[in-house]
Amino acid sequence: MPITIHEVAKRLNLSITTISRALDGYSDVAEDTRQLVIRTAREMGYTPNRAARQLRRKKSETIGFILPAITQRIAKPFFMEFIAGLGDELTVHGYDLLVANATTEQNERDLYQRWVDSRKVDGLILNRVSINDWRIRFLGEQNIPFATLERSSDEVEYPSIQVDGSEGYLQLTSHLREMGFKQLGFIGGPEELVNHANRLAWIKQAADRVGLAFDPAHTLSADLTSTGGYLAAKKTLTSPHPPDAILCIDDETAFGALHAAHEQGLVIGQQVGIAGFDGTPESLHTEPSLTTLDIPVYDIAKELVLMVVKTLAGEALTEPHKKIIPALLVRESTGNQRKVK
Amino acid sequence: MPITIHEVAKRLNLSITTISRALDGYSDVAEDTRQLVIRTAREMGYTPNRAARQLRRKKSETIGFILPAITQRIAKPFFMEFIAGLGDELTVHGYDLLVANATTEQNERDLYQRWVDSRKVDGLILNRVSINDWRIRFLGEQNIPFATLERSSDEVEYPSIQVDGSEGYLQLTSHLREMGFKQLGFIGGPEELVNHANRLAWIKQAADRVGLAFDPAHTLSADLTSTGGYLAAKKTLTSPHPPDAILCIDDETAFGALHAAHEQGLVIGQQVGIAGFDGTPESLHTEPSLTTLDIPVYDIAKELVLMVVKTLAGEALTEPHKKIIPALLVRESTGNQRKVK
DNA sequence: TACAATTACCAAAACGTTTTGGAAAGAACC
DNA sequence: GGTTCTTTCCAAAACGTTTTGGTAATTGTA
Repeated sequence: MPITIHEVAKRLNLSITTISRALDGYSDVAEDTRQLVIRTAREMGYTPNRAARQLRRKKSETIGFILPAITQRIAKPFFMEFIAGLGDELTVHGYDLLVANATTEQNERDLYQRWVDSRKVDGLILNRVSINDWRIRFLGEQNIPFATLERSSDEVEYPSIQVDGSEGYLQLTSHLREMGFKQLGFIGGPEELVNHANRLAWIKQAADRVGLAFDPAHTLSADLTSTGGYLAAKKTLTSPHPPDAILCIDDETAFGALHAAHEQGLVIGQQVGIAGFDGTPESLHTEPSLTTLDIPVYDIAKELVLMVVKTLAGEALTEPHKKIIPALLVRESTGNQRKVK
Repeated sequence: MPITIHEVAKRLNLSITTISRALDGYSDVAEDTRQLVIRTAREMGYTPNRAARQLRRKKSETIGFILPAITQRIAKPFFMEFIAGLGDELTVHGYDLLVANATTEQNERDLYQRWVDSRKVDGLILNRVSINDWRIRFLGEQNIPFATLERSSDEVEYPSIQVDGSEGYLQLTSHLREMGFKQLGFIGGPEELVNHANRLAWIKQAADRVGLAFDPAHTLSADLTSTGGYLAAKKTLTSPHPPDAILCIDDETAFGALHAAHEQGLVIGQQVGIAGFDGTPESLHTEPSLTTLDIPVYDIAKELVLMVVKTLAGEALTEPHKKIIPALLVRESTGNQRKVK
């Protein structure tokens, strides 16, 4: 049986009120008493019962994150870094992280509903935002704080972090042109994703500015997995007039694209260029190493937590809509530093 | 403000007792009343307050999982599958998943202590078990249910799943011998890990049985990351008498090893063989594709959850110590189906 | 010395459930 | 008609905190 506040009170012949207030740092308890209380509580191994505290304070000190519904089993390095960032930052602030894995959209809705209604979480973090995202509208109505990576176009006010890759793709496409690539292709994800729309738009814009061809027919939708990337790349590479530079919505997709290119017997970096997005640690160890636009996933997650925690504390956010500029990492998959095989 | 049980009671002119018992399926409420209660509760959007329920029931309906302390930022596909499995199965049983990310061992201890003391979780799931694991001794003392992937040698009774790779490594080594490889090497993880000790022992045993050389000097400790695998493989491949077949403790490590072998200009699958462990989806898309021992990570996670949930429900486990036999996936990295470049 | 202000403490209420120990009303039995 | 079961309901206690609204004792002020 865990120690309760009552037992600490009895031991010291004080009231539970005093114990509680001493530990919470109220000014109406003598400094000596406070020290005594703190010491004894620690000695006795007292830890406040979370349920009781939550019930009384009407706070759960917990932030929720729901892994988006996916058809296939995911295994994304991205998410691990993301979760690590969330967890670390939350721990700093004394919050816990509740995670669920949505299987279907219905299931996902239920989860959100349940967490919000039962007050299991004080706030939420979202990613994989869609252009029109019911989650954002739903949470907006419930007025429960949340922060997102990427913004939907719903008319709801909430803090978010947005990646601005327009400059990055400009750099990438000029690099590709210098390397002699002519025809761009894009392997995206589900089209309703903000990430898909944004990256596609940036690439179009960059292709225009730099003077590379980008045939709309060379835009494919995959599913953000390496297998999805593999299938899409295979399809596009075996088409009549394939692109010679394939930009992927993320590294995971690019891993599959590399596979497909190898399979076609192409010399990657020379006959075909391939690039990813995210800058995951794995992208350094592929064969050949993957050119990618690097974003600080871990730090983004921490920042999102900070946004929610501050909102919960009633603080105003100095910068509720942060921008992140990805850094271009030029590696071998687009022709940099020819291998010395 | 969320709806409480009181409001449902008032609406129906019943006592809160009856509402509570109706919803919980007790037999001392008339069937008609129960239906009415259930319907009205749903209509009004009533969801029980978790904190209140937990306080009264002394159960949190939450299972905890702490990402092991790591020095580097992890990005392991393994963990995502694992977490997905945990989450899915927990949802089925009405439990939630609390996740934390330990940064240091001290921090990890604090987390366990806090969760247990404050009754934040009813049970826990552990992996990356060490040969002597303080977490297992600690949780054993607290008698809070938990289940683990791999067993420590601590004298504590708890349900677990163990991978038995002896047969798998026998198959793998005979395959390697057939392919003409002579000298085995092993890139493991931290030596205190059960996984490291087991896999090393299996490989030794298999090498003996099959008649392949395995020089103890060819055993290295990496850190279960691709970069760690890269560095270790580079070291061993540039040593005076390098092994020509490198078995890695997991796929992630093997990714790095592939990189190192490419860098040395070796033809993988011919001049050097490389194998992983886990069978992650990514292992199919490396260049060349990775031979690996496949374990059903997702299902293992689900089974672990089941073990804990059943224990919490007071059910006896029919099989508290399950064994998993990995399946050998022979791919190109050990010479199967030469590439048609 | 009397009065006000400050300091240090506490009893009781509240948070929203579940559970305990009945109790009233009707049915069943003799 | 009186007893004993059943059935269906409920009032009150309990879970372990935090918070509210005090009170007594001490200090300061006139």
